[in-house]
Amino acid sequence: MELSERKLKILQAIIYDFVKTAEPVGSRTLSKNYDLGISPATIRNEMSDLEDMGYLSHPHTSSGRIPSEKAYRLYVDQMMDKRELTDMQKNAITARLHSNVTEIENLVERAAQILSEMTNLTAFAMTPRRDEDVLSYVNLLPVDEKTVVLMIVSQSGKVSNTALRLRKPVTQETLNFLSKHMTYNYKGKTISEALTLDIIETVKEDAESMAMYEETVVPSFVKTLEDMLNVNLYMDGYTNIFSLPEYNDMDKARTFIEMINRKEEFTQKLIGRDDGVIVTIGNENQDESMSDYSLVTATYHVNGKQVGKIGVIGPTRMKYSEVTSVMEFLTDNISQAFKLTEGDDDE
Amino acid sequence: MELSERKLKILQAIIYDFVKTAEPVGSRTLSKNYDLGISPATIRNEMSDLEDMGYLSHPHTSSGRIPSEKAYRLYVDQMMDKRELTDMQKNAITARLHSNVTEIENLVERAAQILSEMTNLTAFAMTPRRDEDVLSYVNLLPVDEKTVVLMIVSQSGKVSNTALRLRKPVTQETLNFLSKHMTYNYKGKTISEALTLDIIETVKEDAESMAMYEETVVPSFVKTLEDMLNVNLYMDGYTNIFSLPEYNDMDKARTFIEMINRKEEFTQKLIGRDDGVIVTIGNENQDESMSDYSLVTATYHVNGKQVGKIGVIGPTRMKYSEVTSVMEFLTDNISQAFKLTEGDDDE
DNA sequence: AGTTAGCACTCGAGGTTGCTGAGTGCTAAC
DNA sequence: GTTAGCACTCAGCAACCTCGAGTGCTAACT
Repeated sequence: MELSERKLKILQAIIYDFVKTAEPVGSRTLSKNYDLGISPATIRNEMSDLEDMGYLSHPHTSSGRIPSEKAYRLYVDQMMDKRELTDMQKNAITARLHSNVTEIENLVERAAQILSEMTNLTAFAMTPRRDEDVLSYVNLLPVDEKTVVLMIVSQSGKVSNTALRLRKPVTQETLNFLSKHMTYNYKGKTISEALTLDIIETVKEDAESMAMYEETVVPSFVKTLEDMLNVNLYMDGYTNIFSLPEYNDMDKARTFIEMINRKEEFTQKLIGRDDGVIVTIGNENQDESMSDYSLVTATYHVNGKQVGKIGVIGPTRMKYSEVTSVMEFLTDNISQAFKLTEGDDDE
Repeated sequence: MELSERKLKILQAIIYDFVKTAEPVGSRTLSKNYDLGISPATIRNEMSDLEDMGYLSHPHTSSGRIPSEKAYRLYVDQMMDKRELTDMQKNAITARLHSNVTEIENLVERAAQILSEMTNLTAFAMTPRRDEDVLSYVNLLPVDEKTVVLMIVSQSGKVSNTALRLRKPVTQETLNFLSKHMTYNYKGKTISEALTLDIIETVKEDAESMAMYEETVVPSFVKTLEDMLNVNLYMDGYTNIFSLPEYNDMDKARTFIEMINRKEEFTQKLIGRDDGVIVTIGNENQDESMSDYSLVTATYHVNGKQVGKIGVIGPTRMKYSEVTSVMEFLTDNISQAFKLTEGDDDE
């Protein structure tokens, strides 16, 4: 069977109505509230077809229809009109995003806030990943006789460090020697590259006979590098989901809160997603635990390389059109901001 | 009226039963399940007295009694028996607290986990405050021509830093000069002291004629110091409250989740509390939004000076005796661990 | 042939009713 | 002072009813 123009129109109306009301949509209401020009009976026939084709389903015999995931997919891919935000909305977003924001972290946090408020969903924003950030500097600094600080600085200005306690006192010369050699070995490498190198071997060489430092310096070096890769995940609107009728049940709400609070896990899920604005609906999500939700993510860029993500999570019944528009505008805006932030020494 | 021995016994039984069941307790059940040696009628008379005295209340005419906040307070102050944990419990806690834990942050996070699991409540743990930590070191390090890193190291090994972008290139000599002077001025001072000093004046002097660095170095210095004071708040068992009958209502659950997610606010509340094991019940909490909950906090110590807090939040109907016992043991254990961690270079 | 009106049927939501069980307070007897 | 007895209260639950919004099917209409 083909999807006639009329079937598409009906489907669109059903999706629109269901997204708005969360109630199964019947033929009567449809013909009353939408200007389709056909009678309820005809609509019923068409709906029956649409159900056979997998676009609609029936909670129980005598209730209206609800859109299936397949219907949402069709909607997102083909039917959805990308609505431009109004200038007022745009200005409001830009203003809020930048007011009183001095640091990257703040900006990202703010993005999550704005996103959650504008969509009434649970929103999140990830700080950029630094895989591709380039090391510029490794340094060992004395604190006291037996304490040194290992410090790694990247080109983008990220600094990460670890304090080490040593068994024996160490001289300034030794530290200088180690610092220079480590810098020589790692400068210009990306963090990811540095981690794949055989660090133990390299450091061993650097340290030459100073085997006693291996056990302290090497693990700390790895740990410090890994620390530079850590991303922060900001979330906002945790409880927005509580106002939605589909989560009016304690168990569901609980499961949701528990899921989004396993932040490392959640971050991994996000990192695995493709770039650009990506919508995954219900069972399209790899993860079983997410099969009741839709996830929309988008990427922003820092210097064209480091990539961060923002997104929302909510019921499959969500205003995809609005959500994707807001997110697109927001990521453009953040990327823009990061160009300024990171490049303000170029002027 | 006086609280006779018998009234106390009855009150205790009511508290015990209500904490267990969350149901108002009637005279019949009381005489059936507790070995009080008196008839329901007598119990009724006594309960009536206890109600007059403010220890009990009546949801409606024909229901049983529930303990008032005053009753819980009496219980916590005078009636509660401090129960020692069993050796098995103790060992389990100690093992979990230390297994695979390499860092302070991890240990604190773990403490929140254990606490929430053992009490079935929402638990939190704060990393220690570093007000009293002593500065040992201020350093400015070149990254590239116009970028330097400001680094502050404390005696306890905490390192905090900020990357600065400068308008003009700076020489190594200038940086050395500034580093030395700042270290000279701040070494040995606690972070709080350092913040109360007139930093601008001091740095000005250090920098002498180099006024151009003032605008960059000074704010960053303050920011970096403040950064060292930041505490982290770990939470666990967010949703434990969902299983309790008193929060079987969406609105209440939502309010709760929202409250504990305002982390900065919540951290401030915690910091304001006295040392030791502190119980505040319902309206005893300053904060209006907490008047439905009881908050139990306890302090652990690092080197006898830096202080961190752990705690739980839950309904006023909670097993105070169990909770305080677990928390006492846990804080002792953490303090112990921090002695080892911070002092492991002394051996 | 496609569209529509009509009809019998289904089902969830919401309101009413009545019963039960656990409670209370009071009074009078022990 | 303690207790048994009694009349009364009230939340919770199940049974029942009605109502409204649906559906699918058939037969008539254009």
